[in-house]
This record gives sequence, structure tokens and C-alpha cells, in this order.
Amino acid sequence: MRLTEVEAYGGRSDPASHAFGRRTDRNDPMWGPPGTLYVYRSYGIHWCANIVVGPEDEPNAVLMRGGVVTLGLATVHERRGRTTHLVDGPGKLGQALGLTGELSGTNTWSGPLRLDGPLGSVAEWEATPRIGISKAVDIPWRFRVTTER
DNA sequence: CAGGTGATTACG
DNA sequence: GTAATCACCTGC
Repeated sequence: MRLTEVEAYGGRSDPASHAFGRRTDRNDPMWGPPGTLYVYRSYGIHWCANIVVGPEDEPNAVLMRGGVVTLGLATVHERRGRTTHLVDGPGKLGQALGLTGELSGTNTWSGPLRLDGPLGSVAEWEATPRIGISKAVDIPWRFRVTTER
């Protein structure tokens, strides 16, 4: 899969971040080294995944919000139980990847879920406010590729 | 467009 | 212990 939509969550100074304020059992992976996966359960049903990006011991992460499926389309169809709207939202993306809580804290270079493959360059993108949050709504830290969907 | 869903966190 | 919150999805 190629990611086309992400959101940044900037650690303790960002009121919308899960790492704002307190370090807990759930958000502990956000303090890990870059590449660490932080998986959480949203609204009791959806698995959503972040990738830690900042230096170790600083909770910065990027939420994967959307993408285009480039590999294993049949598997995604099966896991999602539909053939449309496959990965256009964090929970759907999580289901498409087969996320479980076991993956939280694993590393995306060496763990069971990997982010390898070349980093493509992006021609056109835009920054907009983040979706579905109630704090720091004015910070435009949602990044979306505008040339493909 | 509206309703459901349950883990996680805060509070007493 | 209980209650409020929540980075959402699906079917109408």
C-alpha cells in the first residue's frame, strides 16, 4: 500500500496527541525509537496505527489515515468484506492491514509489519486541519497527496 | 445523514 | 468503584 494521507501528532505540546500529558500503558510505544508502531483501539472497535517518527524519548508520531492499495488486493477485499472504500480512513486502514494490539510497540523495520520499499517522491500535496479531534483544531497537520487517490 | 460501539482515562 | 471521552465506520 502507498500512503496518501497522514496526520502528525506532536508529542506533549500537542493537546490532540494521545501522548499529551501523561505516559500510560497504551501510549507508551510513542516514546520508543523511530519506526515503532503504536496501535490503539478507537471507539471500541477500530484499530488505528501510528508510526513513531521523532527521536527516542520524545512522543511524536504519524497517524496513517489513507492510501491506495498496491499489493495484496484480494487479501484486503477479504479482510474488509467489501471492494470499495478500502483504506479511506484510519480504522479501515487498520482492518486492511490486519492490525491487532499485539503489533503495538513492534518495530516497522524488523517486526511482523514492515514499511519497506522505496520512498516515492510526491509532486503535489496539501496541509489541512486534522480530522475528528476537538483540541488544537486549527493546526494544519493533516497531509494529503493531491495527485492521486 | 444518524447511530452504535467498548477501551481507556479521569474522578471520587 | 463509576462516568465521560474518543485520532471512527456503516447502513439508511
